[in-house]
Amino acid sequence: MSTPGRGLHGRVLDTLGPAITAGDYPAGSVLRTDELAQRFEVSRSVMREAVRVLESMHLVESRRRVGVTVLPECEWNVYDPQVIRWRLAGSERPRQLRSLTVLRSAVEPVAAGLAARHATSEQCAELTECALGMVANSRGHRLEEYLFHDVAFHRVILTASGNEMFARLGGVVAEVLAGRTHHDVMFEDPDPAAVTLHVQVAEAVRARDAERAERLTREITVGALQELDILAP
Amino acid sequence: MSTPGRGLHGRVLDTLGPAITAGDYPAGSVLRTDELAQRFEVSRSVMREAVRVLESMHLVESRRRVGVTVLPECEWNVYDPQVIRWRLAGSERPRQLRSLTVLRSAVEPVAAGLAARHATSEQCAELTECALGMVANSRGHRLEEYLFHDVAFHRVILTASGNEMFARLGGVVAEVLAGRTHHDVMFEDPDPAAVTLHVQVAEAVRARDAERAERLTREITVGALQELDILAP
DNA sequence: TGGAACAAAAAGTCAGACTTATATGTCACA
DNA sequence: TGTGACATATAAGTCTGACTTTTTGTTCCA
Repeated sequence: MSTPGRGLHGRVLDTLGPAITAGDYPAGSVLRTDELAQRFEVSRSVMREAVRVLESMHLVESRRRVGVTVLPECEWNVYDPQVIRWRLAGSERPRQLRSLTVLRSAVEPVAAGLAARHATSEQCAELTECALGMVANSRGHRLEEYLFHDVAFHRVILTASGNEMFARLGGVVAEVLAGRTHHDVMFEDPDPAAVTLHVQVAEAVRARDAERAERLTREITVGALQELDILAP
Repeated sequence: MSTPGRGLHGRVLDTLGPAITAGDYPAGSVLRTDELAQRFEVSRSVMREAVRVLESMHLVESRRRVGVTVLPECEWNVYDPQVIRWRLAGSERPRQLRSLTVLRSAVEPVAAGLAARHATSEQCAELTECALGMVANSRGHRLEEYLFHDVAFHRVILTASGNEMFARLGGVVAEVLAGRTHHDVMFEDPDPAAVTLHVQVAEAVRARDAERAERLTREITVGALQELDILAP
């Protein structure tokens, strides 16, 4: 996953980033560059670079004569893949997973509808291939193989939508699906109904039936919401 | 908007960021830190901080012995508010506006549905207030006043959804709406039908009718798509 | 009480020397 | 002629120390 050691400042971020997003330093906490540099045993220049990165993520704000202030959660760039990863690694993981799943439920159906209009024939082929891979691994506790094809399927949908904002959420969806398989629910084989839905979505996209692709994908995401007990009463 | 001069490295970013996102340096272009430092007349340390920020946005990649390489567009953190602002300011503005409007069309209806379930009574009040403000300024070329209430309306919806990922898109929606008012379409008074829809959404949220709030908001976003000629044939 | 001058604190900036990784070219050897 | 080991140059990476600038809080005088 990404590059875990791109220089000294990266190492600092690997511990400071998760610490901040985990809430170890409540909003308003003030850190001092020199003190941090000592604590991490790096030079001030390296520490300053790390602070700049945190600042660009709106996790902290650096002001003269004051120090490096931790910003409230509502200011954070929660779409930054790095921030998402840090939060998924911390104690806020369940909450993060929920909010991302809700985002999925909004985006993916629309993306599927667009994919039905814009997908190339190669993408249609990839899609059916992924769906078949899911079917093939849906029994016998082959969770890893199933996950692989599931992630690929949703990535293709998002990419084929032709919208860059959607396409960029591929990584997010991958994290959510992986999280579901590895930590939370899904102790046994995946729901056969969900597998069937994926196959049908692939068919709908191939048939250029946007309305149907959207509706079927909405059923998939509703299932994902229900797994996390996020549902309308 | 934001802070346009938070240190020397910020000044550098103000010109280098837009230049890169505008495509002035095609993907694969190699820049050298020292050369950039000379060009911008800053010290290497300042230049390095700027590069670190660009790197955290995945606009560039810095490698030893090679230099600072510009990454392809598909790698960029297109959800970073700063990147969005830079792209909206450049020649790619129309395309960016389109992709953001499509994103809106996916997110806002779902957000409205959630808002109908989770909005506090204060938020309901704010919502109707905004809707009334829109009505009051929908005639007589009071575009700025109308925009102000329009932006506020959508911000409340996104916040009231209770989902932080949705809430964080408030700024994006503000940019899109402002862009529409100031540059592209909307030379005359806003569409009366759209105004009515906003009032009805406010009513639906207040009445806790999630399904209706979602459907009405979908109508609003469909209108936004049509304005940009993004529509299903 | 209010305001202006002052002092201290912390980030910001710069310059220079040194280290490290690595792409690339060179040369010997098969 | 091709291949692998080795040398070299290059550009980023790191560290240090001195200096500047901004901002805050205090103090002192009107």
